[in-house]
Amino acid sequence: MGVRVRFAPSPTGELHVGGARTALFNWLFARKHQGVFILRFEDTDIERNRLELIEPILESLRWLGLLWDEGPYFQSQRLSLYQEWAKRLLSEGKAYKCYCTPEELEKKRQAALAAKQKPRYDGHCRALTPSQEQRFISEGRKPALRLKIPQSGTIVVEDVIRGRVEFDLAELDDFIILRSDGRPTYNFAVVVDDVTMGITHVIRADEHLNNTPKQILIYHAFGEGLPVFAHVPMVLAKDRSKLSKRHGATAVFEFRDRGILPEALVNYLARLGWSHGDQEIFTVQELIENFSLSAVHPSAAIFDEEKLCWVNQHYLKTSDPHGLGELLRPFLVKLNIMSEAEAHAVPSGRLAQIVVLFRERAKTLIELAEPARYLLTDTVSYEPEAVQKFLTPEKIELVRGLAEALAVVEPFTASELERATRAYLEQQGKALKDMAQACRVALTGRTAGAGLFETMELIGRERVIARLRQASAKRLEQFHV
RNA sequence: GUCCCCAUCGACUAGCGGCCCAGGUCACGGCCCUUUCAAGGCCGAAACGGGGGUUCGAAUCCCCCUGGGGACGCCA
Repeated sequence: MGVRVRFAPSPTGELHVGGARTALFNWLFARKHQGVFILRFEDTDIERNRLELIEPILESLRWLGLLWDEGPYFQSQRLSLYQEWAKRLLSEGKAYKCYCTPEELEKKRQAALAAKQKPRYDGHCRALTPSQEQRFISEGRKPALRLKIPQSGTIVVEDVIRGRVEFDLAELDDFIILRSDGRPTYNFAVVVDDVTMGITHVIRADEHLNNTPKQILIYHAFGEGLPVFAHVPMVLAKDRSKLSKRHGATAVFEFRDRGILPEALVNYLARLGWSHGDQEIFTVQELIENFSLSAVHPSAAIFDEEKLCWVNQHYLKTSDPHGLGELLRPFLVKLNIMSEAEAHAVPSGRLAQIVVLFRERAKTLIELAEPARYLLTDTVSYEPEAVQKFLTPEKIELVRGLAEALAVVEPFTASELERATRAYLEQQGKALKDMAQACRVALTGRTAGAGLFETMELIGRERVIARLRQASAKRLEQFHV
């Protein structure tokens, strides 16, 4: 039988990087084995589910390129299926009705916790007499369904990543599979789905390892064979705790909005907890070819944004400039550099030039788009310290002289500009380094940037001449000297 | 409290008994290149948590401790 795997998020929040990595591992495994990648929403918790989160999760997966072959399925639409399967267990005597109320159970749990005991259902309703049951019914109690589990023995989980893990049945109890309102509980719905969907490999986060013996018990009750289990380690924040909002960016969308490329996030996430020798950079194709569950490192990994940025810059430096240029447009708007119409109107060749010029200095698309402000518009913000330090009266004279020298350069290209500038400087008895920074500050307002002449070419003759001529005015403006 | 998982530089990891006085990558420091900032090149600092075993030999196998994480719901 072919490989069938699933990614099963619950729509209670945005897709975060931990979930994305679980999805990625499933997807890679499916692609590698020509299998089927199924998407399923585990949305049986009516209180916490939010329908409006479904589309963003789908969009996050699409953005990452993790397209599903089947689904999305919704557990909320399969309720009758779970009920049927639960009734089957009831009629076979493998499950029983429990009339205990949530309040009664909560009381017992608190008592157990207070006594430093493991909370465990006491089997109160396991063998109710007809009259006892009749009394509960007449009290108006609605029963939940519990699985009747063996009283002793061990359950063995064979995990591809962790090896053999044993659980003592004394640690488990007769857990609820169907709530009193007819909705299935997590563990039950998962197994019914995994069985009916023909899932062959369950690849999910580590935190579910403890659920696995319960689920195995359900497989046993159904008389179904087990899938292969693989529990992937968690992704932790810098402080080694579970990744959460207070740790800054955790959602896939946040990284997209920060200008991280999907291929970079995929590459980084794949290398988090998995490796293939010393290789750091992988194309998706290489990932598919080399991925294997047994090579997944068993320990939790810390999410390191700096390394993500390094990977991102790698893709910035190696991807097609025209393609990257197009990705810049929305950022031009978001960064208030220009209006949407203006951003749309920028020739794609100009954007590609910016990419080529700045990709080695930018970690993200935001950093790549930022220089467009002084490159493509008249908005130049002058850093006071830069003006103070480099636009001295002497330098301003040099720069203004350069303006006149460059006014006639034809064509207005980096190489011609450099030739003309060097000629001008030679005539003035100066070296390039005597004026370069003053010139850069006059043109861009800052001290750091791309090559001076390439920058001039991109800014264009008119603006270059104007900014060089205005150099002294800038100093006056800021320091009132 | 009980159960489960994990443990190599600050981080991601290589290592699956001798090739390791531990290799690569990010970050960090220095030098070179240079009109700035980067990028790039070269160099450097930096780890097998502790204790017992097993073995001729242990980062690698076993046990204990410690530390970190997770689970124990009519949440998922």
